[in-house]
Amino acid sequence: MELKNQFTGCTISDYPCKCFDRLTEEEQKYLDEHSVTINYSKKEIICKQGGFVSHVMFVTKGLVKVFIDDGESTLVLKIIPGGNLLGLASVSEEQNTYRYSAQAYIETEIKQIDVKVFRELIAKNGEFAREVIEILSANSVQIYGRFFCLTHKQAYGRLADILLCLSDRVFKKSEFELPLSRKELAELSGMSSETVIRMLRKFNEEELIALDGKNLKVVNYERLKRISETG
Amino acid sequence: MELKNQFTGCTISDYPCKCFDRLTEEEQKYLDEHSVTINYSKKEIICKQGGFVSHVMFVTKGLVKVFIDDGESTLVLKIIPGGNLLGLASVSEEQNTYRYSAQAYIETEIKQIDVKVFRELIAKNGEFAREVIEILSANSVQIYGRFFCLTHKQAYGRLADILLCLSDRVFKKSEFELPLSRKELAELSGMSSETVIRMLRKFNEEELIALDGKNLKVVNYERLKRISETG
DNA sequence: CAAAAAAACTGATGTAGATCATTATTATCA
DNA sequence: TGATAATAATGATCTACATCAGTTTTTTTG
Repeated sequence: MELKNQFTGCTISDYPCKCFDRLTEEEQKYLDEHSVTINYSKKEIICKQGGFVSHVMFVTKGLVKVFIDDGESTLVLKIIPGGNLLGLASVSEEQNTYRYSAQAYIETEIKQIDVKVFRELIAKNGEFAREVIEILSANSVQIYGRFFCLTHKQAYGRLADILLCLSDRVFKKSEFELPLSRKELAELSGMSSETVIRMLRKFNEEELIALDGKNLKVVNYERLKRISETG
Repeated sequence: MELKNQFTGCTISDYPCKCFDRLTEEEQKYLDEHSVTINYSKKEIICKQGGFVSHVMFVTKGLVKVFIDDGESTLVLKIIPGGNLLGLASVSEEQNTYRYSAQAYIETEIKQIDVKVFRELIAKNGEFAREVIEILSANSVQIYGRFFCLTHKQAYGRLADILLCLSDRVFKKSEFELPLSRKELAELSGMSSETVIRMLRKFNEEELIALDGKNLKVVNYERLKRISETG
C-alpha cells in the first residue's frame, strides 16, 4: 500500500540510444559522411561550457563527465558511458553555445556528428525526431532523480547511490576497478573528498563493500540499496 | 577577462513557447478539436506523479508548481506561469506515467491536449518537432541552472535568486503581491520556512526589499543580484 | 463574530558535513 | 631509482542551517 517513490541519484539514464536505428540506409550514410571519430585521453576536455557548438557527439567507448561550473565549484550533471549521445541539447538552434563542459574520465572515443546534418535529419525524418525526443525526455527524468538525490538525501545515501549506479549501470558487475579518484567521487556525490573517504571506510568496515585501493566490490547490495533509499 | 559564469536558480525557462506557430491552420484546428480547457483553483492538483499520462498541457493563465516527492520531502523542479507547456516530457512514449506532480499556486486555466494527437503532429510536422526539441532543450538548461543553484549556493543566494526570478520572469515588475506562503517560498528555495522568514527580515532591514505581509517590492536590485551571484 | 486552525514569527539548541591541518601512501618523472 | 608531486587518510574544529518549542498574528469557518 505504501507508495514510496524512489529517486536514484544515478548519473546516467538507462534509456538506450536508439535514434540511429530510425534512419534509412541512405540517411545513415549521409550522417556517417559528416561524422568523424576522435580519441581523447584521460582528463582531456571534450567540450567547454560557453564554447560554440559545432557537433553533436556520440560516445563510442569510454566514460565522460558532463558538468557545469561557475569558476568556483563544479556540479556533475551526469556521466556518460559508451553507447550514448553527448551534447544533444545542442541540436537546439537557440543554443549555439554549449551549456556544459565534458571531460574524459578514461580513454574515450567520440564520434562527432555535424550538428547541421543532425538538425536536417530531425526535420526530415519524423521517426528520428521522435526518438530524439524520447532521449531528451529520458535525460530530463534522469536529471530530476539526480537533482532530488543531491538536494534531499544525506551524504551516506548519496554515496550509496553513486556506488550502486557505477555497479549497476556503468560497469554492470559487482566488482570493478574504480576509474575515479576519491576527489572525483566526491564531486560526483556532492560532498567533500574527506567525507567520501570516511564514509567509504565506514561502508567497508560494515562490510557493505570490499574496498582495496581502487578495487571495489559491492558485498551487501540490499543494505546499500536501503541506505540509498532512506537517506 | 574573468569568466564567471552565472546560474540563476530561476525556476522558469525564459524561452517562449512557439511550437504552435509551426502548425498549419489545418493542424491547429485538428489539435483544437482534441483539446479541452479546464480551470483549477488554488492548491488543486493538476497531475500526479506516477499517474497515467493522457494529455500534454498548456498553461493558459495562472501559476503552476511542478515538483517531485518521495513521500517525505518535496523538490520543486520549476514553476510555470501562463503561456507555457506543462508535461512535455510525457510526449515520450516510453513514459506513460507522469514523472512529476503539478499543482496550482493560484487560479489556473489549463488546456489539455490529447497526447496521441500531439505525438502525431510531431511525427508529421518536422518544424513542429524541431520547436518541441527547442523547448525541451531550454527546459534542460533551466533545470541545470536551478540544480546548480540549489546544490552550490548558500541560503541567502538561493532566496535572492527566487525573489529576482519572481520579479523578473513571473510578475515582470518590481512590486507585486506574493502568491506564495512563506512555507511555499521555503520549499521553492530549498530551505526551512524559519530560515526564509529570518532571511526575508534581514533583506528587509537592509533595505534590499520592502516587505509588508504578502506585498513585496525589490528595492535594491543590484545588491540582490550580487547576493544571488556570490552565494 | 467568536473560536479554531493555519500561517508567521522568534529564540534556543543541535548536527551533518565542511574546512583545516597534518601525516601516510602512491604515482610521476627527471 | 630517488626526488617530487599528487592522492589518500585521519583527527580536530567550525558553521550554516535545520529542528524544536513556543508566541503572535492572520485566516478560515461554523
